[in-house]
Amino acid sequence: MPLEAFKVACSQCSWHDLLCVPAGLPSKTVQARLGGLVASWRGIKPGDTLFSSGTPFTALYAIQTGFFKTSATTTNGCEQVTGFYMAGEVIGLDGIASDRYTCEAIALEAAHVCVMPYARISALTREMPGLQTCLDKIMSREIVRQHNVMLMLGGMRAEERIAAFLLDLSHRMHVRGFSRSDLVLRMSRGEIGSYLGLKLETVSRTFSRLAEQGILEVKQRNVHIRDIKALHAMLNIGAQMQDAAYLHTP
Amino acid sequence: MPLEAFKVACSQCSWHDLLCVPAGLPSKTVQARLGGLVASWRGIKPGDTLFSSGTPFTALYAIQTGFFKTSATTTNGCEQVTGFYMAGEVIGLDGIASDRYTCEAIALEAAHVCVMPYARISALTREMPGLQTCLDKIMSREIVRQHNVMLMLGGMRAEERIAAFLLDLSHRMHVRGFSRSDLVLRMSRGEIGSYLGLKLETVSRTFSRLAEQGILEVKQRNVHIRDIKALHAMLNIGAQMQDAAYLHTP
DNA sequence: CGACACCTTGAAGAGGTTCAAGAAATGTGG
DNA sequence: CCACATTTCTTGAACCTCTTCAAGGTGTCG
Repeated sequence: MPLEAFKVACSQCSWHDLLCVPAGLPSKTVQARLGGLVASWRGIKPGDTLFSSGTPFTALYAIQTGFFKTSATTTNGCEQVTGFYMAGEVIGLDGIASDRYTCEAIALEAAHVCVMPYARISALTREMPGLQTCLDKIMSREIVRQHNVMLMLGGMRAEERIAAFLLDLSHRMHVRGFSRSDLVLRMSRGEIGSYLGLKLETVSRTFSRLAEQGILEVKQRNVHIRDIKALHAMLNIGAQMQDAAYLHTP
Repeated sequence: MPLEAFKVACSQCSWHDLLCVPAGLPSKTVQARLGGLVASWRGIKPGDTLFSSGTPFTALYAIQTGFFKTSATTTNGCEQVTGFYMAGEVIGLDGIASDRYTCEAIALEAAHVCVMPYARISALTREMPGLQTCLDKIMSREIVRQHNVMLMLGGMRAEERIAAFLLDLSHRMHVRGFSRSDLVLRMSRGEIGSYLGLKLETVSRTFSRLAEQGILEVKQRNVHIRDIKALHAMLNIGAQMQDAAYLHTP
């Protein structure tokens, strides 16, 4: 599909009001101005890098189609996937802090993104105060998402992490109008493992075990959730009485 | 000390230009207006809650003095410390997303905070565009910080986590004019463990081992770093050749 | 078809957890 | 100010989950 097909003004974008640029912007004439936000569009091939760590920060990217992973690297060279992002989500927020991106964004499938130069966002914000709140919310949402990742990495067992991961993916697909139970994973077992703080073998084994239990059907990257309630249950039961065990052990 | 003593205009605050409200705001007359940011001041006793999860979001808080932890709670009641915050840092950013705080902030020692209602920030932003960038940077910095936590939780061994934790603390104290090698921990072993994804026993054992090796001197919550280079080395060596092991194992 | 990347599965091993007990600091009330 | 209760920290030993190492299977693309 030609890039031209993806040159859509924000006010007419299917993600408008839903995710990328939430509602709450007053008049239609003001909304029309949103067009100024996007300087250009870019098509990215699977495996290609949208931006990488250390590169000067210039723009935020709104994903129109496709799927990305972002990953950070420790001083010793260990890579950690910090997030998976799909259509309607915004990436590059980490770059604002120091005028350089601090992580790397790689397309896991063919993608199209809106390029929103930060300078333009700032300028538009002056005319449209509502846009400010909008950006604030996008960043705050990212902070809350990362809190949830910390909850996973901090205290959950492998099974619980996988359950939380699948439920999150399922939910986000559902919001976008896709099946909540039929998932096509865009990432490898290794990438899932990196994100969840597990080794790829553990991810594979856990999938297999959940399949044996009849909760999932797993065929390579196609995952069918047969018992979504069981997945939810895995997160609600279990550590019920651990509570804040580190505060006062009764 | 009376609360009155902490009623300092932003333009004269010792954290101004350093952390809380970075430089880059043009004229002095504009800077004077910053006073409008802070609606009031609050004193918090150790152990008291500044805001808690689910409470309607109204304001961001800039810490003038004292020390806080923030923690999130899973559906099953597991608590996870998501951060430790000291003077000059801003907390409450998670509340913007959904107009409710999603985590809990508890003072670990007597504290004073500036209450900055979000409505005031928004209003001031219209007059002072530079303030916008300032808030963006604060939020972006928090996102980057959390990336680093994910790096710890995702792949590091207990010793490495403790080293990274101590070095971070040491650095932040040093920036504030304190010793880089003499730390007084404001939090319990359990709280450190929760933050690092370890049990309190493991934290204690790791401290003991580092003390045996002559890298630290640990006396309860007083930690003296004897060999800061060794701590740095623990993060740089070790997993050197793991690289992105999950991508292509050679 | 063959090469390559990806996924699965097994068995042995390590690191951290759990359970348990005791020591050191802190706080409270007489 | 001291004795007692409480909280916090330390340390040991058994256990368990996940990792590591290794091999074989599956899918995909030139």
